[in-house]
Amino acid sequence: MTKVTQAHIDARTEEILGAAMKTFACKGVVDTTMQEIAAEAGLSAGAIYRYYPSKEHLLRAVFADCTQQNQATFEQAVAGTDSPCEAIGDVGRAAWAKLKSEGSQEELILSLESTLAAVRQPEELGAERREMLNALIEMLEGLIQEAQASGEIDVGVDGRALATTLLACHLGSGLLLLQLGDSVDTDAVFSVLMRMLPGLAPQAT
Amino acid sequence: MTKVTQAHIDARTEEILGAAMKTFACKGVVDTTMQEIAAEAGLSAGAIYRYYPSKEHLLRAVFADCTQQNQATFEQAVAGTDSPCEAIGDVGRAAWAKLKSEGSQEELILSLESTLAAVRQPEELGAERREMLNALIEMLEGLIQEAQASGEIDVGVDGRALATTLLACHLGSGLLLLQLGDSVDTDAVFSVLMRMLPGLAPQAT
Amino acid sequence: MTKVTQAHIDARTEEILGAAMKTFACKGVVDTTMQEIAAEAGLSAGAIYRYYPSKEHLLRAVFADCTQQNQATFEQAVAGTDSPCEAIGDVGRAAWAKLKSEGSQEELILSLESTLAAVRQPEELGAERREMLNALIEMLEGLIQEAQASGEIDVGVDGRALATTLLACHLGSGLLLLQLGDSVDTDAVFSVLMRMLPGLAPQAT
Amino acid sequence: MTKVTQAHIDARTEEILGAAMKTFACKGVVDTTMQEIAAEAGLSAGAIYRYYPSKEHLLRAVFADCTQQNQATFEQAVAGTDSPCEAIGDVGRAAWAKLKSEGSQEELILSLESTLAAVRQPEELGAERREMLNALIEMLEGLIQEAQASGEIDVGVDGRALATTLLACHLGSGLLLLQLGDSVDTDAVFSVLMRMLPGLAPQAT
DNA sequence: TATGAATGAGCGTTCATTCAT
DNA sequence: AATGAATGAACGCTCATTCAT
Repeated sequence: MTKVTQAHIDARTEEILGAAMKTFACKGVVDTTMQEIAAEAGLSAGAIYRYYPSKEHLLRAVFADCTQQNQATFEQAVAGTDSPCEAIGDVGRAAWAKLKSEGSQEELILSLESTLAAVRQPEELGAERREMLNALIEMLEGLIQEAQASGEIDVGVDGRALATTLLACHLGSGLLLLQLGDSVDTDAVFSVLMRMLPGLAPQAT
Repeated sequence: MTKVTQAHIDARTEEILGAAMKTFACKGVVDTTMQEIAAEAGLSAGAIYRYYPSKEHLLRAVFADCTQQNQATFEQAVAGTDSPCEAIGDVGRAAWAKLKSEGSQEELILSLESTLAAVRQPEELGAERREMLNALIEMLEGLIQEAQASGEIDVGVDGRALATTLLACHLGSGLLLLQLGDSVDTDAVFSVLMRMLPGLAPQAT
Repeated sequence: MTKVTQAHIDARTEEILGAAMKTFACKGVVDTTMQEIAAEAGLSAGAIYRYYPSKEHLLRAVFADCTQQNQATFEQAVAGTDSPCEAIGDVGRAAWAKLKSEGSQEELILSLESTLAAVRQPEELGAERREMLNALIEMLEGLIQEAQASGEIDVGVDGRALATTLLACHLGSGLLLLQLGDSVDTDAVFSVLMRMLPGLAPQAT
Repeated sequence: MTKVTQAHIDARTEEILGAAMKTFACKGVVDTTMQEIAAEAGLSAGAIYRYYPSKEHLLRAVFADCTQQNQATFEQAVAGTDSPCEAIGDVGRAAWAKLKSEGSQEELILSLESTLAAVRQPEELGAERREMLNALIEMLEGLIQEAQASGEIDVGVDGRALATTLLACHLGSGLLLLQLGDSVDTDAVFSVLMRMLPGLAPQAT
């Protein structure tokens, strides 16, 4: 009956989400007006409300999308068949590569906005982020435990702490990249990290 | 003749700055009204304008203060007389200890707000932060070069990259602490880092 | 050739009117959206505009319908062959019975909305209501004059005033019913009124 | 300390209330903007919010004021020392006189708006109106019972019903006055009512 | 110097109305 | 004839900033 298919509606929804991500990242969440998002999406102000009931909902959708992408970045490289340490390297390589991909700055900014929002609404927004971060840490911890089992990493090393360290390093790299731009060599950071890892092998003290 | 001495003016200025920091961190910069800052400082709304010409100026003062404190955190531990590697450890210990000190969450939040603001106004606000971050990296790089000179770290290691790595790790630890709270063990992260450092000694491959 | 006969158009028009009456009464005129009326009528928002050029026009149609029903309530009982006083009683009985019939609350509410609208646009909307009210008063006045002619009511009584009193009492009863619900006994009010009427007979002082 | 005394604040509060009453009555509650109320009160739009937290609160204050005045109209005449029937007459005279006093139309309109609002929010707004109406009915019922005790009204008459009748008559008179203006003679209505009352004396059947 | 009442621009949101399909 | 997505003007409300006191 309807001329407008669900696919078209989904496309618009996605279009608005993209416009919101772009504008939120560029001007900041609070300094972005619905008018601006609408304009970016090629719509009038009121039209957005057909797809998202409020700015708040739109913001959550943006954050959720961010969280998903974040998680996907790390998890896409897990399925390798390499040695545990190489698996860790693969995951890291993918994660660090993502830092320099297109749209990365936007994503980093939204990630920071999301973090701030999460700190202020720990129950609602914070839970989602905590879950994501814990999932990442546990994934890395799993890889590390495999490496310990296969003798590549000393069992005396605190697996969770090492996982946290790697994640922190990645987050911090993003933070520096955001502020210092290309003058910071994130690839070199990753190299240093990879060079340090063997130092945790059993024979080393 | 004037009853109000410069000292009093300075005290008020500082008081307002503190109130602003507290409120900005707690409620977010944009969700904080001048009324709230004034109330926190024990003043009326209009009085702030005698000390800061606008909310924007007050915000910049807060950010500047943040930047200074950030820098101080790292630099206060440099004056040791230890071996270069222990000097790096000292700086790190001080920096990581700061993460768990009182008021740290507040400072971390403001640091994030500041970062976001800096990204959006790279010329005006960003320069200051870039300077600070570069100074930190260079300070660490200096310590690392000393360590390389004294044979504690292999000269094949990219000093700047290692410095960046350590800073990234610290920034990331703060980010995780902010979101995951005490469930993340930042001390363990520091331990792991310290344990990895010897792996970069010349005899290591 | 046209499939849609005038009958169908009229049916839709009536259907929309009914939906509007129901929704206006339930949610209030201004809080009712065209979408809601359309939904109640089983149509889409835009379709209404084929039958009514604007919400305002639809509202006027609703008010006009209300006015007509109001008038019908009183006039349907006039055709009796009783004594004049009994005729007055018949009209009153019918009017008071209407107060407790189904849909009465809805009608009362619309009557109030209509009254308010009429007061604010005396020329356009008010005229119709004034006509209706005056017609009711004159109808009652006619019955009263008959009663005076037949000696059932003292000729010293101001017929128009008595007619106005009876109408006021009915309107007021509706108002009370609307606000106090079943806790107000409108039948008893009518009984009292009927009991008072004989006091106006010639032999009374 | 403050230059602006509480008296001035109260005056402004009252001024805004008056402006709201006037504008609400004239244009209708929903068609009145805060801008208009502010302009009527000689203020800017935002200033109102210092005195009333929202349009809704301001509306409630207006309704509450209406309710109070309504009640006051009836209760001010009770303290007489006349015979019970004359007391009823005194109350009625005062109530009917109020109908033709200055500002009465405004008050009548707001009363209708209040009624509509009460019907839509029976819990919150309705309760207040129900209380007021019941209080009026009970007050009248008390006078009637006195009249029955003193033999002025037949004990067979349902006091509550008579009280309700008198109130309904008054409400209806207001409704008619609002719609028909001076062409309706409310004083004559009161006269008729007073003439009918003796018909309820014990000797009459 | 300090106050806090007032301003007024700007935002999120709603909804009567239009029109391509 | 009917749909429902889109428009765009308007509203309630907030808050940085000003200024008479």
